[in-house]
Amino acid sequence: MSNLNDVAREAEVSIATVSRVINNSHVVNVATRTKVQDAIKKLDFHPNRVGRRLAKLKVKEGESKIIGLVLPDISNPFFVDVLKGVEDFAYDNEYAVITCNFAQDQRRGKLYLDILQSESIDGLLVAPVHGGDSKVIQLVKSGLPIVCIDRGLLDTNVDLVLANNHKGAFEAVSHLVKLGHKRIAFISGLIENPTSAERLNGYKSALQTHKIRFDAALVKYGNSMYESGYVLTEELLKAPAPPTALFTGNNLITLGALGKIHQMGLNIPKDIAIIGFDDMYWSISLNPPLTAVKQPGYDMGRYAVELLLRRIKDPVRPAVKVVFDTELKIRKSCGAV
Amino acid sequence: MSNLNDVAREAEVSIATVSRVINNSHVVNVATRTKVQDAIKKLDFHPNRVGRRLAKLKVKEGESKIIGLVLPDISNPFFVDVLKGVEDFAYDNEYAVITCNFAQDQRRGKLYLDILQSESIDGLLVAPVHGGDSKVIQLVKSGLPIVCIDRGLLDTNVDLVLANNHKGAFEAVSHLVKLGHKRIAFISGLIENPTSAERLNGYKSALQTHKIRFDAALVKYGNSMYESGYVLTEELLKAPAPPTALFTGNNLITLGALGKIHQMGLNIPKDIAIIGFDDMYWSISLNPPLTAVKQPGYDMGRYAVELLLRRIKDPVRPAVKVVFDTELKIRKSCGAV
DNA sequence: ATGAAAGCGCTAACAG
DNA sequence: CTGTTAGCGCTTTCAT
Repeated sequence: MSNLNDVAREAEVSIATVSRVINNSHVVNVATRTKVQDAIKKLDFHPNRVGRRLAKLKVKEGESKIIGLVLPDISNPFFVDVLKGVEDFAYDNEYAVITCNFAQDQRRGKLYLDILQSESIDGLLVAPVHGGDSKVIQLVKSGLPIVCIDRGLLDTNVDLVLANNHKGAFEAVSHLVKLGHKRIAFISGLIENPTSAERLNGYKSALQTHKIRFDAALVKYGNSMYESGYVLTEELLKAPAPPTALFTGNNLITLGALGKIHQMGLNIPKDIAIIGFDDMYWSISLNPPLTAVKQPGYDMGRYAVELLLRRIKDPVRPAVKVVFDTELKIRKSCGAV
Repeated sequence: MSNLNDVAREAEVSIATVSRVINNSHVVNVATRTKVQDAIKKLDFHPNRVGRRLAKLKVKEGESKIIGLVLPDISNPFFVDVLKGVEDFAYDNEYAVITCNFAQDQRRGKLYLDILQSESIDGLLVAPVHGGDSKVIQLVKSGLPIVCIDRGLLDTNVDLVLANNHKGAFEAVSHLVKLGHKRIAFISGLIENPTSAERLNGYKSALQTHKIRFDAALVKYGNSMYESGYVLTEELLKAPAPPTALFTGNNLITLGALGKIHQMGLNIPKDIAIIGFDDMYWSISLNPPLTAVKQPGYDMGRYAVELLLRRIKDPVRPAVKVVFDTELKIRKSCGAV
């Protein structure tokens, strides 16, 4: 691996000049620039990002061209959509992204945050476990540009990109009642997660709006993972007065519910209607095709990066909260009762 | 963010001593060590990984505690399994991993490789697009510890972790013929990918073993993505002499095929049996539950990291090729003909 | 327009 | 056992 010195020697200039060339400084003479560029090509030189980051540490402005992305659960297709959006937009703007998946493990999340911090990243995209995540709060206080995805931070002035969870849930449940359902169950994700709470609220609002009495026996609290969808669906379906419709709080819960329903030999939508929060691009591959609330994960990811880059350029601009609309994708999993 | 100097001043020692403490050098006096550790705690000091990486550049042995992972397609659940295995094992060994998803885009793959290289990583895990990937070959020649996942490199002495694609495909197709199928179609992933070629060979071998004539009209070549499963299934099913069974070359193709089959209103397995290469943990959530060839992606990921760490420690040990067995998960998607 | 030199945070000889 | 010092590759004043 060649370095600035090698190039400088080859081009017969100083390393400062080479540095200027690779940073597109306007002050370099055209002839010199060409000479340097030739040398760069000849030696197949790529500036070492580590050296660059370290040098940049001195100046205020972050310019290491690397951002961090901390995701709670990469098994969840929603987050892989987000990841794709993030990567695409970052790629277009010549940023590299370090992705960390903490698999719902708080200790691990904290470790990754520490690592990212000590990697001198320019900014951070994060979906905090809960609104009071002290490590993340400390990071924003330290001045690191941050934007939150999917979940915000309490009492902290930070950009946030999320979907309209309340409305999404409201529409889903309303759809179900319009179809004639009265006993609509809800399986919530981890309730500490603001997103889950919002969805639960949307569910309750819809019930209320349509004059259906809320029945606590019809809502179960899981942990946002496949397994909880699986076991809680069984509890619901084997109860004395089972629901006729099921609204699942996220992707993985939906899949778990589907697993249990098929295993019990029940027919969708005849025996039980189901509508999931979170769509998947292969939802039509399910049988029957799944009716679902779609969050635009990809777009959310893209936009989050856009906000982050703006924040990096302008650390003092006021924080914004961007709410993406959800869309109810009506397919075949919830016929009339 | 405090640094070595701050800690040294606080503990009233030199920065060298602090460095020794954070690197667990055995030569430090116990009293001094305690003093330093107190200072570290007090200042909430975390060693800057960038400075460390740069300093380490001098010495031969990689010790920056960071590895790269370059994946062709994070949409594919198989690769997220691999990613999880990689992350878990790396985490257990205090390595951070930079994950890059090049989304089947060669240019992007090359860029990421460049970035990773200039990040001075200790080693690299990669699933090369094809066996002749020149950038990866150049990297191994440069001495960077590398292990390949899922696909190897031509004429290059490099560790490789993969599944027994031939056997997996062979067993799947054999299962189908035992069920009485004679017209078994195969939708291949990108054929430049050695993995796809192996699976195709397994398919052919099984046919031959069971004395079924190979019919070129029954095999379609896609690009390993959802869309190709979708359209090629339609071609197959609308052909004059459609197959009675379908073997799909990967996860995404399976999902695409399922989408088309349901859209055409066909019954699985009555109208068309299907068996997919790649299992998903939620395969039982499909209706009917999918019969599939399972590759142990998670274990492959873990083992790949283990090999990589060994390679980092011992750059000259001979390369190994580790083949993981596949497992045929028989469920309900391919009844007797 | 270009070069010389200081310094980013850290490690690793080398002295003592 | 501990301190001093010379870099690692790069950016950025400050001169020229």
